[in-house]
Amino acid sequence: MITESKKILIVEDDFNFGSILKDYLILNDYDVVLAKNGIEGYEQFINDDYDICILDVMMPYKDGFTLAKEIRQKDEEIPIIFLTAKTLKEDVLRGFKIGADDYLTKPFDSEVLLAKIKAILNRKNFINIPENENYEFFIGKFKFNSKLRSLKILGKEPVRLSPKENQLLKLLAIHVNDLLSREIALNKIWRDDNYFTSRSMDVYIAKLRKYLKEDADVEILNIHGEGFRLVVS
Amino acid sequence: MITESKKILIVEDDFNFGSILKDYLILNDYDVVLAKNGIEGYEQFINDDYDICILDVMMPYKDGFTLAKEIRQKDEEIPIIFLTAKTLKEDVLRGFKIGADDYLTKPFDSEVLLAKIKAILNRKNFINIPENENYEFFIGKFKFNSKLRSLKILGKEPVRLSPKENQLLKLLAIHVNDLLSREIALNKIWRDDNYFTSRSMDVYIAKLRKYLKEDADVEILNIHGEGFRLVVS
DNA sequence: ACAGGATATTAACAATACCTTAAGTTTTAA
DNA sequence: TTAAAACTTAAGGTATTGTTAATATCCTGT
Repeated sequence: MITESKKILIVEDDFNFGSILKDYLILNDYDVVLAKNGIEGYEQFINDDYDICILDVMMPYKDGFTLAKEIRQKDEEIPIIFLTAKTLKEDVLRGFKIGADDYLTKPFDSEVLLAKIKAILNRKNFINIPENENYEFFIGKFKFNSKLRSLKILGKEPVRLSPKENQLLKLLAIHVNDLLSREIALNKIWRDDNYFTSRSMDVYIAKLRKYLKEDADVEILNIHGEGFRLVVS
Repeated sequence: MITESKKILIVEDDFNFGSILKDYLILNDYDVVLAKNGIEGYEQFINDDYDICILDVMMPYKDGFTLAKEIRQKDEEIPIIFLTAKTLKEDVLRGFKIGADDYLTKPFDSEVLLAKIKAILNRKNFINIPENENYEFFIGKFKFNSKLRSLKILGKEPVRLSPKENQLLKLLAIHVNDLLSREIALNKIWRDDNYFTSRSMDVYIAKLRKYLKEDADVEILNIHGEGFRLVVS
């Protein structure tokens, strides 16, 4: 599956329960991180990009509500589900007030939780804030659209780029006329920097050069031992 | 009054319960319509613009699930909350599959319901995609009417599209010349994103391509690992 | 309630796209 | 001059997509 799995942050002090839940969600193709208390949970949240948070309410040091408030300060849209043994109405209401998306009382059925997670993430998809990221680049005579993975030169059929070609060209385009260090590119695209990924990158540079030959003013220069440079003259 | 109050449709066959709920929600500044069965509920839904639906599951003539499905056909985004005495896991899951936003088992606390309604409507506010009320699309030589599910090319008999074909073509049409991501399409149309729904989508793409062959300027391109693109040249 | 048609899903296999690895060649810098 | 780095081409494997057909499910009219 190419679509990256959604990232879930679980904050739960009961380690047994937490890891069972974690395993169950991993089994269902989510990318899960388990934090064992509010402090750790907050740190995790700050250090990574999550799609949804599942918070236990009753935890030592920092309870789930407090944590949720802090999380909300950083991100006012991220879905939050509270898990709790409490069934007190006040707690439920308090949870919603903070901006919970849902509320489950223990013990709960794991399939139901899964369904809720799906429902919530699904809703987020509907929203789908149109990624306002830059994805159009003009490189010499080329028009490069990284969202559509197409590289077009006026009057000709666009070249359809593979994902890797696309990522690499995008990085180069972002750094036009400037150095794109090998190390950075490898870590961004291949998430690893070793002999083989480096060879692989060379292969992709070659492919891109072939495409870019159409415009003599555009070329990818190598800076020995450093990286590459997309130059437009 | 600047902000109009939100309109809620309740469908509940137990009249006593229904009117108490209605009064309670009216007291909380909602604009509420109570229908006493699925048939009436559907008619109400068609005849007016609602922000959210609260459906009882067990009703004579037409149960809540069936009603929900019909409502979903008309509006794939409107939030639906199921109310039920049943606590069966299967029912809960079935509800979510249809696209429930929440699920409450009777007896439930009215304040909790209120909080949920607020949470759900709130979420919608964030979002508020400029929903495309458009149902007429001109795609190359075709005229596609998604309301009538018909795809017509001048001088020929229109093709009648099945619901799924229609939904898929509509999504493609909304994103003409742009990427329609597999994930988003699957979640919108199939409400699930897995291997099988994905294969199903491919089958439908094939069907649409067959229809669209009539105009050589129209085609559905695949963007490997990302999704599809309806292009008109 | 039932039959038959329309829709939808699943299965199976073919075709294609993609990525990595290998291996030989060329270029670069000390 | 020589070792490291970069370049090129191509083979092999895997995952995704295309397509058709077989089932299954849903729906409608009787």
